[in-house]
Amino acid sequence: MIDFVGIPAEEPRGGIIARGNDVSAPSDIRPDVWAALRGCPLWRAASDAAVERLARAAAVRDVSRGSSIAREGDVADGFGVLVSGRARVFHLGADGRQITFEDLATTDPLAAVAALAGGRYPANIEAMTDGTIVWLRRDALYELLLEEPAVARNLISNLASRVVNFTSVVQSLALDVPSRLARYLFQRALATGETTPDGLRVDLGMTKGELATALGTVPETLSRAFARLKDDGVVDVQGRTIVVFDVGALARMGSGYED
Amino acid sequence: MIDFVGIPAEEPRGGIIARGNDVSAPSDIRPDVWAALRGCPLWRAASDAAVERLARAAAVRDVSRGSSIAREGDVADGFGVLVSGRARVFHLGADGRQITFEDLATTDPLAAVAALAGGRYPANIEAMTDGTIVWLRRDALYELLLEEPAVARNLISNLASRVVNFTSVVQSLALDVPSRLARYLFQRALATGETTPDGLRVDLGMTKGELATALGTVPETLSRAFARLKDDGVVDVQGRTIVVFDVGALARMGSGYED
DNA sequence: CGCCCTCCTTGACGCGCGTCAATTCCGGAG
DNA sequence: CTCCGGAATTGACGCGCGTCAAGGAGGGCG
Repeated sequence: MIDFVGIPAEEPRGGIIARGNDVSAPSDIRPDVWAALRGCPLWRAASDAAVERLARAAAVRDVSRGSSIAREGDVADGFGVLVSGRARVFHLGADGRQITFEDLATTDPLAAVAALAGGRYPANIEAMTDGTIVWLRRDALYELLLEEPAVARNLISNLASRVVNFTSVVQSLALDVPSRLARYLFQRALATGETTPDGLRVDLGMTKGELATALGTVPETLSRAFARLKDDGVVDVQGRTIVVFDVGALARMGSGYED
Repeated sequence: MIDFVGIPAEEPRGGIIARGNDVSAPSDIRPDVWAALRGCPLWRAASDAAVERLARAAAVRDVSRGSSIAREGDVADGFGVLVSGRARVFHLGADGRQITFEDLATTDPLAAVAALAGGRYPANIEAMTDGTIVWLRRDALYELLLEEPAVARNLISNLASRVVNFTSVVQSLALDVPSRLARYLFQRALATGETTPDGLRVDLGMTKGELATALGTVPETLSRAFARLKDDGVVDVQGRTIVVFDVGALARMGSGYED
């Protein structure tokens, strides 16, 4: 997450409770809920007391894999934080085609922009695994902002990086499928790649059909894209684990992300 | 372009100091520069004194039609405000194809997210007409935030609506060209359409070639899209003014924005 | 009036990708 | 081991759109 360079962090506030992400939860609050809320980047600067207030106001909800968490176009009456599991933010086109905006993991905010911007959810959110979320009323965020102005900086920083992230989503859409795949594999190779004598081993962690829709395409086309990468000697495909021989080639095909 | 989803108004704020866009400029500051900075939504809540400080720190620059204001990938060393003229924010694909993110007009901020997020410009900005911009160092924004915390609200609101706007850009990309055209015409018809006995008259205000690149396509394809709308009896094309017969049909083709 | 330049339109063609259909592959249950 | 069902692959085909090339259609100007 990106942080302001020029702005000194606010003084820790005096208080009975020590601050930090490892603070143990008040005994009457579920520890996982506490951890998720305390770890949420939207209000990293918030005091424990404020987070505790959030936790008490929050509604805990279990979601099962594949179920819908928010639907595009619905009135945004609240926002959430992911406590456990993974979720996917996507747009559903009239023809059923999907575009993935973001993948969410624990402590990530759900639909927070909708809460801030008012109006309706601009995208769908779906649980990719069984999981738990907490749901908060929109006002809770406004109140937090009033009570603890330092939180505004976290919000600004988070929103700014989200905008930047969106531009890269759009850029991906301008690429053809093999390039999008290369880009995805490149990222995954850097993030979760395991070094082996042969090359970086990456576990997809999902079926190829799911990867296809995540990349905005269909299994058939993805399959051909994989075949091309294999023919070019860039990767080897073994079921749902990929061995990357040439990371640089992936970066090049994915359109210039050498970092 | 593209501003399909309604963007929520920012909350007006109370304050000690009188504010408003009609305050006259200090005598040693160019009136147009003052007006642009005072009107910039990023710091609507800022005091006149703070805006005056910004104005004194700003570098005024004239730009000519077609010249580049910021280049994707360059290090973001500052941001700007558009004083006069129009500009276009877009991504330039490896194959030269362009995707328009935003159209900017007077008082709109330029590259402000880049300043907030740090790092590099995520998109190109180009002047669509001759115009004037003021350029500020990134720190000016940080200092303003420290001096006047109320400004944070404006920033948050602006960023949130920008994220929402981006989702609608992405949604447009999922449509085919005739639908994108319909969507664009629908918007323009509502925003600047002149009622006549025949229907809503819309002046494109640019060459069809420019519209084509704004919609992410080429003149040939745009021409065919127009021909189709004409054949369907939805619009009539007279040079660069369009007469819309059936606004509802445009909305339907543009994928369900009936509001 | 004719000339030229820019913009627009129209047709022909190729490429990428989604769709349909037919196998093939693979893991788990019996 | 065999059988089964879902996942993955492969080929054939159509559609949208970008590209190339060849005309129109104004509009300004000598």
